[in-house]
Amino acid sequence: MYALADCNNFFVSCERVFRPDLEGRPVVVLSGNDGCVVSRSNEAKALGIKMGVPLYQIKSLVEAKGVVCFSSNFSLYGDLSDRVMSIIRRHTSRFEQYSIDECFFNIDHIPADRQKAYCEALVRDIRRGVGIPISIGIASSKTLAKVASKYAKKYPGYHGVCEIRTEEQRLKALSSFEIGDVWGIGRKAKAKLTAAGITTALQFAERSATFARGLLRKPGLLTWQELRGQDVIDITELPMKQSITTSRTFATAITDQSLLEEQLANFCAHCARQLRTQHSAAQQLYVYAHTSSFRTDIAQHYLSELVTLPVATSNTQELISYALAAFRRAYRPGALYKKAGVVLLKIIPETAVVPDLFDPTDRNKADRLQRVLDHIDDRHGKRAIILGSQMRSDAPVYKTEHKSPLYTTDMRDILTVKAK
DNA sequence: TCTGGGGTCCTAGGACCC
DNA sequence: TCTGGGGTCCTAGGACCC
Repeated sequence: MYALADCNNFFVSCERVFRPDLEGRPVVVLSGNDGCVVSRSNEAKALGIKMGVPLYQIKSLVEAKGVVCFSSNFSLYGDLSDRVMSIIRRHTSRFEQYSIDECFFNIDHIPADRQKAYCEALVRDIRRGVGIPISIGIASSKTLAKVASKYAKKYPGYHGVCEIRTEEQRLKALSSFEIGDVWGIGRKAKAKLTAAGITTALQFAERSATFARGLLRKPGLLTWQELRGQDVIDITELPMKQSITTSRTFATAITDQSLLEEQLANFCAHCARQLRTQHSAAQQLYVYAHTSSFRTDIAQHYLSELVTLPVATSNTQELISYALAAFRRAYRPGALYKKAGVVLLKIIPETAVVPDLFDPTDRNKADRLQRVLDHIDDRHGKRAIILGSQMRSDAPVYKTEHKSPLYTTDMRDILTVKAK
């Protein structure tokens, strides 16, 4: 049996951990530049605020109902996520963190008749220990566990845990579950299924394998099997990331080359740090910048360069120099760049890096310097020491009017114990 | 005026091989 | 008129997830 633990309204719940006075009030967390709503409390959902809606479109509602808005604070959410995950990890031998607020874990070491009570205790422990409310779904496949978790979240009577164990439970759960809400069924698949007269998960599960495969290919067949209770999507533990991205939309478009280069340098540094954390190196680097796709009054411009590195690397200085050289080849003076980003690709373990016989750089020396810089960062916080290219002007380019204080900076010592 | 960020997997089709 | 067959690898783009 699988369990899926899902944090309720995660980003909002994180903000509430440090602001208990906001319990019972409508609260939302916003995307970058305070653009869109990305997390909503139940009270905000009840007001009809939709996921992903731009803030400016609901401004009057926010003011009228006293909705509390937060800019996103990802270092806070990351820290609280780590605490929730580390507690769950202690209760299982097989564990997969699926996203910042969700994880799958195997519970076969618990007797079947005690699994529900076991998970209920876990829900209470995490609520008490971390302050985050979670819901758990239990079933024989990951897709059914996701279905169960939605029921657990929806009906308070379940006390946070719902299981799909018997055939009756499965049929009942799927018969009133909308097909578009099934894990793996997106917009396109839903449209195809609706056209075929299918609106519930049960109707889909009761069609033939040939039908599922014919309409939705391999991913659709897997979902179909999982809805019938077959376990075909296995838990994948700690996979190494195959690509690492850092990108941002700017509050106002940037035309200045130097300012854009400063942003790209910071994106590179952020990606490279993640690369080193997982002990890997990138063989390719992709840089892009473009105008706002929402502007119909200006000509669209999309700049992009793919660089294949002579030797795979995770060195910040080196990645920045390749990224900026690529950017300079494609930069168009005068263009209104609204968004830019850096992607690292073809990622390999650092032990698999193949040296170049004619390599002019002293990689040993560069690595030693990098380790010292990382060490200073770890001890003294982010941006304690950075490269010149990362701070030419340090002009503000993002908008975060509603950011909560950096609670976890003060909590650094407590949190570091858990992290290492 | 204002519209997020970071991932994975699958498939079709082209290039290339014998 | 008529022009093989089978395989692998790579890439771009689509669909999906949170």
